[in-house]
Amino acid sequence: MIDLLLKINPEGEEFMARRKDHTHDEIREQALNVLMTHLEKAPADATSLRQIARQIGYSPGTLINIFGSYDHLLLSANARTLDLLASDLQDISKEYACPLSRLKAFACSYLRFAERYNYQWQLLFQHRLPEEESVPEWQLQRINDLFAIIEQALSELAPTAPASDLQQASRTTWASVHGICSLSLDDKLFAGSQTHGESMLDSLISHYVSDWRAQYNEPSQAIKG
Amino acid sequence: MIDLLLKINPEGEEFMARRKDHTHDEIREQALNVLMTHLEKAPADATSLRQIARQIGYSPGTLINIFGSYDHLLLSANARTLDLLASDLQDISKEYACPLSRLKAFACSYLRFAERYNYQWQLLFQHRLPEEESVPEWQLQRINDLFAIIEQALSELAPTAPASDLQQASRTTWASVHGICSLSLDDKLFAGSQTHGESMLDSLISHYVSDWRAQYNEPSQAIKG
DNA sequence: ATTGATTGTGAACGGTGTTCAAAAATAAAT
DNA sequence: ATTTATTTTTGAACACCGTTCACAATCAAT
Repeated sequence: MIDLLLKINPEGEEFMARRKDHTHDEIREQALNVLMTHLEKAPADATSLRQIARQIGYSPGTLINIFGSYDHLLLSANARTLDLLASDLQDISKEYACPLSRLKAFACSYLRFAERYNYQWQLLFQHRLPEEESVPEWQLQRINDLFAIIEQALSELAPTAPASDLQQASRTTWASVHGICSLSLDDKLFAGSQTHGESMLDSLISHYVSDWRAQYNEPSQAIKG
Repeated sequence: MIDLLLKINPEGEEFMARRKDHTHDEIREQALNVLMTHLEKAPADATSLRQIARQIGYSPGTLINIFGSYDHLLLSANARTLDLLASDLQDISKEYACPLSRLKAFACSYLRFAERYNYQWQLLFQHRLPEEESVPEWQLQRINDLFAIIEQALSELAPTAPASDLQQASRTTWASVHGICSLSLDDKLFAGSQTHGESMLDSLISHYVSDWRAQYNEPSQAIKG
C-alpha cells in the first residue's frame, strides 16, 4: 500500500511537506498577519482557513492544531483588534485633562477606528462563538479596561457619584457610543440623512453626560419633575 | 444512458419529484415559515438553504429560482422581522399620550423584542449583503417608518425644534437605544455587572432627551457653559 | 543506528451555495 | 387526440468549506 502512494507521486518532486523551522508562536503570528492584512481590504467571510493556510505555506490541519478551530483563529484576530483599539483610545485619553473633552475625544476616536478598521471592527462585534463556548477571560479583561477609561472620566466629572451609578452610566455611555458608530457605518440606514456620526456623538455626550452629572454637582437646585 | 438512471433507482419508487401544486408565493411563505421557526430556537448559521429546501420538500435550486440566492431568502426573513418589530412598536406607541413615556415604552419594547426574538434580531443586524448589492428600498422604507415614530415624539416634546435637529436627535436616540440593546444581549460583555438593559435605557432617555429638549423649551434660562 | 515522541500532512468526510442540462408537467396549437 | 412549445423543477456536478485522522517526516534520546 505504500507502493501505491509512491507510484502516484511524480518522480523527484517532494510530495509531502517538510517540518518547517517555525515555532508555533511564529505560525500563529504569520496566520494572524495574513488575516489582519486581508481584513484591510475585505470582510472576514471573503477568506477562509484554507486560504490563510495556503498563504503561509501550511496545511489547514496545522492551523487547527495551533488555534483549536477556525473560530478561535478569528477570536485571536479580535484580540489583536481590541489591543489596537485600546492603545488608540488610551493615547487619545492621555491628551485631555478635561474629562468631558476626553470623553468626546474618546468617542470620536472610537468612531474613527471603526471607520479606519472597518472589517476588523465588523468581525469584532459580529463574530460569535458556538453556543456553549464562553468568551475567554483575557478578552473580557480587555473590554473592562476600556470601560475603566470612561468610568474614570465620569468619576472626575462627578466625584460624589456612587460606584454603582458610575458603572451604569459608563456602560450606558459606551453602549450608546457603540450603537451610533455601529449604525453610522452602514450608511445605508442613514441614506438621505446628512447627519454625521461625529455630530451625533457630540450630541450624545453633551446632553447625556452633562445632564447625568448635573444631578451630583447641583444638588441644591430643584429636582426636575 | 437513461437506462443507467432507471437501473440505479429502486423499482416502484418515484425518483424525480413531480411538479407540486404550490404557487411561488406559497413556496416563499413555506420557506420563510420554516426559517422563522428555526430562528425561534437556533441562530441562522445553524440552518442552510439545503435544510430549508428539504423541510418544505423542494430542491435547493427551486429556492434559488424564487429568492435569487440564499442571501435574499435571509433578507426576506429580515423584512418579516422588521414588520413584526414595527407592529409591536406601533401598538405600544399608541398607548402613550405623553411623548416622554412613549419614548421610554418604545425603547423598552425594542429591548423586549430583541430578547424575545433573539436570533431574528441577530440576523437582522449582522446579516450583510455582498459588497456591491444595495439594501432594497422596501427595507429602507420600513426603517424610516420606525424613525418616524421617534421623530414624532420628539417633535411633540420640542415643537419649535427645526427639522434637521429633530432628525439628528431621533437618529442619535435610536442608535443609542440600539447600542444598549445590542450589548445588553450578549450579557458576556456585562458579566459581573448587575446593570440591566432596562435601567440603562431609562437612564439614556431621561438624561439625553430631557436635556435635548431643554434647549428649546427653556430658552430664557442661562446657556450653560 | 535504533528507538520513541512530536509535528505536519494529504486524503477523506460530510457539509455548503450555486449552476445547468435535461426531465417532467402543463399549456397551446394543430 | 396528438403533437409542439413553454414553463417548472430537478439531480448531478462544481468548487468550495471546517474538521478529523492515520501515517509520513522529522527531531531527540538512547
